[in-house]
Amino acid sequence: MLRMSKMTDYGIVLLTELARAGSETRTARELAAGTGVPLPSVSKVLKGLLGAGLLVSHRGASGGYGLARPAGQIPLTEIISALEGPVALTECGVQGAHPPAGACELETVCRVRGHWRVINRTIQDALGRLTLADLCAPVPRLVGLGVPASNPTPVTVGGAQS
Amino acid sequence: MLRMSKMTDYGIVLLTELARAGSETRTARELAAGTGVPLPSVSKVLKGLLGAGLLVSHRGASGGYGLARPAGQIPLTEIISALEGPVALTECGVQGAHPPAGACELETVCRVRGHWRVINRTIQDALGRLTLADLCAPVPRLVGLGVPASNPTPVTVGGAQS
DNA sequence: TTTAATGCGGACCAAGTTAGTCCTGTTTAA
DNA sequence: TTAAACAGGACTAACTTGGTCCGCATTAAA
Repeated sequence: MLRMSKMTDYGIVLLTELARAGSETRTARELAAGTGVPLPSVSKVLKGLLGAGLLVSHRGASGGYGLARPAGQIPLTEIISALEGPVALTECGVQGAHPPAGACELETVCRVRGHWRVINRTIQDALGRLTLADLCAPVPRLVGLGVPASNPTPVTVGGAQS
Repeated sequence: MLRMSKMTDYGIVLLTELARAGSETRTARELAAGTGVPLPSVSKVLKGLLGAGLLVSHRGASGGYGLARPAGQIPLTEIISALEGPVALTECGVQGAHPPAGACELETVCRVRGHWRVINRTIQDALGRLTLADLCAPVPRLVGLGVPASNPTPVTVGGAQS
């Protein structure tokens, strides 16, 4: 399951909550209460988002957090990058931050690497088209959603469900 | 880093190796030698691919593994599903295999879930367009690849590199 | 018929990562 | 001055992952 960490998941929930607050700020406590995410985790996630420049914070009494930019200008890729590192499926696909040397001991025989670049790029494009504002909008009526826990449209091609 | 597990990575490398063998079979030992993946891991991965119906095996002396279908008929999503479970970024996005009940304790307040379906779908489409045959083809000349370990085209939007 | 090569199916373990907690500053409005 | 809030760590428990190993079943070839 191409896993995204729980923290990133939290981050997105928290950001949508903040986006809904408009230009007001929200305290970590309020966000925790409003979303159900445990407070210490909220702090941790907000810390990360702050460091990435997605949030602004006001310290002291009656402080809080707010979006650094309008929600429409925060692409999903940036959120994920902030909390999870660069968007890529494999080490090979990460630019720059390549493992020192020989870290991928398959390098000499791996003929697949070039393709990963393309694949990662594709995913980034897909995620980059969405912004935080899109995630705050009401759920679009698409592909027969609405039946949450049953078995609506089998999307996976087949194979094992681990 | 939207991580894909190492096993899946191995699986893809092994499958490309098998695809290159055409209709011949290869033993686990040969594949390990040919790819540099440690033998026990090769066995493990092949086991998974076999269970998913991507491979056929012949037991006994001079046995081995072969592709169950031509490489062009094996979509990348199916490979990933086989080794990693359904392709989805969050639990919410997985159809059917939903966590029993209340496993996502944010459910009542999470207004984001519907969107994940769309996002997951997007990624699946992107990955599903590629088949094993594509991965075996020579690396396409795109976006200035070729400089592997330096800093070619910065693809990530920005933010932290964890 | 025997033998050896090979896949099959587990159990098992060590290491790394993750999620979560806690504590001690620092800042600032009231 | 005080209390509310953020800042930035260290720390821990639990889980996942990658990797190893073993005994059994199957089958081609000697």
